[in-house]
Amino acid sequence: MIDFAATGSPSSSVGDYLKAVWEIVGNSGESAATKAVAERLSVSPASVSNMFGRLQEMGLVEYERYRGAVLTDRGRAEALRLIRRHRLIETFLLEHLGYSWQEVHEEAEKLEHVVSDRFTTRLAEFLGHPDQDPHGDPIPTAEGELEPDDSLPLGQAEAGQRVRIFKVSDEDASVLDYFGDRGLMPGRTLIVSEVRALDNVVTVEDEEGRVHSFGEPLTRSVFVRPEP
Amino acid sequence: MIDFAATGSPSSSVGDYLKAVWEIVGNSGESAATKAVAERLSVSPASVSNMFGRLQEMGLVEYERYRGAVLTDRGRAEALRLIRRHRLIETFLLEHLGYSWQEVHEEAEKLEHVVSDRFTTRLAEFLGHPDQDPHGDPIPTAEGELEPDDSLPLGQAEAGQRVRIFKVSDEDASVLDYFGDRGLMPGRTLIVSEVRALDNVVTVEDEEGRVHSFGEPLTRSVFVRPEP
DNA sequence: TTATGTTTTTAGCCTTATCTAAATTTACAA
DNA sequence: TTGTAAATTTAGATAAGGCTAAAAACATAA
Repeated sequence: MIDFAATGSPSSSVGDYLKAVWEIVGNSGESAATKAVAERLSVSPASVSNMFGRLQEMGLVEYERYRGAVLTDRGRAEALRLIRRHRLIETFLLEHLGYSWQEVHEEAEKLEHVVSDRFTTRLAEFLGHPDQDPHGDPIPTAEGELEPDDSLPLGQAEAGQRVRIFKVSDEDASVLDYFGDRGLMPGRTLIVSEVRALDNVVTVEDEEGRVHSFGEPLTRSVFVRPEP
Repeated sequence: MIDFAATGSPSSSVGDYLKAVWEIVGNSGESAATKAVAERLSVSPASVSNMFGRLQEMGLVEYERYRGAVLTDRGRAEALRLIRRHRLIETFLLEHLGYSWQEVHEEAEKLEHVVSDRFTTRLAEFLGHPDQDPHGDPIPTAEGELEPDDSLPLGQAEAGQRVRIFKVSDEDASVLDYFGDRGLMPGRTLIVSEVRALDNVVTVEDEEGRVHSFGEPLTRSVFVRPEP
């Protein structure tokens, strides 16, 4: 747990930047570029420079001018705490409040910044301590541990392979709804019948024998793991 | 529904001020004094003057220098919308997340400002459309209607009267817990055995025949309605 | 009606987070 | 290795919301 005794809990802006850095570079050790963070948060690059400086003063990132920022241990812990909250809240909204994929992300984005640790703990209990959210992303533990993710985009699967849908990216809510409407959600298995190099269209067959063909953007949003 | 199209949804500060004004003057038509609002929100009187000016520009209060502020229709609607959210959220936290009285208020205070109307609607459904929160305060309807409250503080009851606990003020959480621990919550009936003018101590007997004596501050926190 | 105390407002300043425009650094290709 | 394009930082503004200190208005008691 981070001690923000001096400053109180970090503002929701600070949290947004930390999450953005995490979501861009993950555990790779690389630093997040100003521009990438600016795009992800829809703010100007100048604002990101400014915030990187402040985050460094707070000890949440290591920042070198013109080189981008890397999360410190404290920064990463804080990011994962927000991601945990976000995914638990999404789970609640979907499973108990009847939200659709489209609706869920925006609401969770706002709630994650105001909810207390007590709320998070009690909600996790209420939900039965899930370790994935409904689109398959792992939920960090209260201690900030995150299950490593060895799934790959459907576009990189091979013809003939039997794969299990692991997660559907929540980047674009309309994509989530598209797959949701067709019953293609984490846990379902598919057989890859063709991966066409020419146009990167992937054709799969689902458990009910239905055949689907997906183009580039879609095959980058569905992550799968090969089944034995 | 208020159209904040120009400004987006009002900031949480704006909402806090509107709620404070409502909680101070209610439907009385009187105007809320700068000092009273400042105390309720723990801000300086100067900040209140400043905000009253801004609220007036937004059309949420009518404000006359040195005379305090009165909510406009729009201001009242917005205040009641927040109060509805607050009470629904409290209900959820108490009934489903195992919060205590002590814990619940603070969390609801933060959540009420970020939650969407969709969330409020779905939560109301989830909770079965309650019309009171767990300590007896009426929950405004989605249309902003609030059941009038004809209860009176226990201190004003008369000896020999049979009364039903209507609500316990949530002003002071330790008071809530005190009564909660003794099973004295909205809905229970009491028989008033003595109202002593000398020290304003009220003695009551509960349904199980237990006798309780309460001094001034407590008798001002419990609101009752005479039973036929 | 005047003196005194309380309330309220004004004036000026601070912080956070954002922006645009201009200056600077980096990277890469010829 | 040098020139240009892209990325980044700096400089200067703005807006919300808060503060303190000083000035102004109000209220009341003598």
